[in-house]
Amino acid sequence: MTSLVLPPEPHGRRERRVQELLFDIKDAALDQLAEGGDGLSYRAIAARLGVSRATLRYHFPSRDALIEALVADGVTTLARALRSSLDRTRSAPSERRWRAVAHAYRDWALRHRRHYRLLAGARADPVLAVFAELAGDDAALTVHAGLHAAVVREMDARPDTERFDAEVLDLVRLVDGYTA
Amino acid sequence: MTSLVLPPEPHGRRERRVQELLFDIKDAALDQLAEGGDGLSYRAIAARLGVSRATLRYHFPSRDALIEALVADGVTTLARALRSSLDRTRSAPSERRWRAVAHAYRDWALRHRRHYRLLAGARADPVLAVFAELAGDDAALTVHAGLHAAVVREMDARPDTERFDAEVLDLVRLVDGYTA
DNA sequence: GTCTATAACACGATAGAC
DNA sequence: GTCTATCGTGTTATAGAC
Repeated sequence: MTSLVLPPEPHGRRERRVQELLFDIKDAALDQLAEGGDGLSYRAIAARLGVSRATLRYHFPSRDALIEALVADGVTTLARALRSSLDRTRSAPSERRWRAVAHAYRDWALRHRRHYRLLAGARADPVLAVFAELAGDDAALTVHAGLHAAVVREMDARPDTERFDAEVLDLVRLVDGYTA
Repeated sequence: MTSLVLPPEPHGRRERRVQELLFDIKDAALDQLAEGGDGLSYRAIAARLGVSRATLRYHFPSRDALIEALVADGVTTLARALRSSLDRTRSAPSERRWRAVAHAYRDWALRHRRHYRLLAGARADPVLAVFAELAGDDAALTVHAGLHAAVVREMDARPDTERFDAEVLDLVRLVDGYTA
């Protein structure tokens, strides 16, 4: 399972090769990110793929542009995971839906730690949209902040599902207080 | 008003000069941070202060070490501001204390925006300690997440004291539910 | 212990020639 | 698209002055 957005079916072969290259570049970037160290070396990515730095630069004009693309992909796939768990529990009681979405969030974050860390501080509107559906527009940001805090703690420590669930319960009580 | 930790009274003149230098370095770093741009240039700080890069490196071995020091100072001064407002309202009713602390938090964040942003994600134990005093150990993290969410929203939008107070009230109700 | 000078390295960014 | 040269940056290291 990847944390990248799969490209849509392309029209011609040329376009397809370009889409594949974009995917490969981002994939290599994530790989390098996952391998450790803090960095994300533009040069190393180019070398790994066997393309020139200039080629890389043609598609991603700067290192920040590459990271931006990774962030956008991350937000999209995270939001998809959340929405999927929301859809699957369409007819379930509210608490179950909350639990499902919260765990989807946590699972994605823990499964793609470095990618998730990249998302911190970024505008995550698609993600907020899912929370807004569950808790209302005003509470979406609070929910996000709360989940983020809970997940970040588990990144450094050992995951503790019981504790996580308790925190989610607190969060639900808070935002229920909003709408009630 | 600065957002840096003022050095304690030093013993000799030598030690005093060092403390002043450390202060000046961090002050210059914050200045450069405040001036805009994304960066925080190690070289530029040295140039601005008229000290050699090697000197800077002697006290702060890496750029990250400097940032780390800024974060530590930020957490400390933020916590001091919170504790101060807590102490000043020692004999006041609970709601007033909450309001004082929440506003102290918000004021510091809005007054030192870039410095505050630096603190996001960092371990802020001294800050949590104040919240724990107000709301109990278990609720401290939730309070922090809630206040953070409220403040971050105001960073991009216009500050709205009425709305902020309403959010704090929600937060208080939540954590009162804990202890009651 | 504090500070300076200097060199060397890897990296990201940019511009121009082909 | 590609290559090359050049720049500014963070970082490491060494040697020495006060």
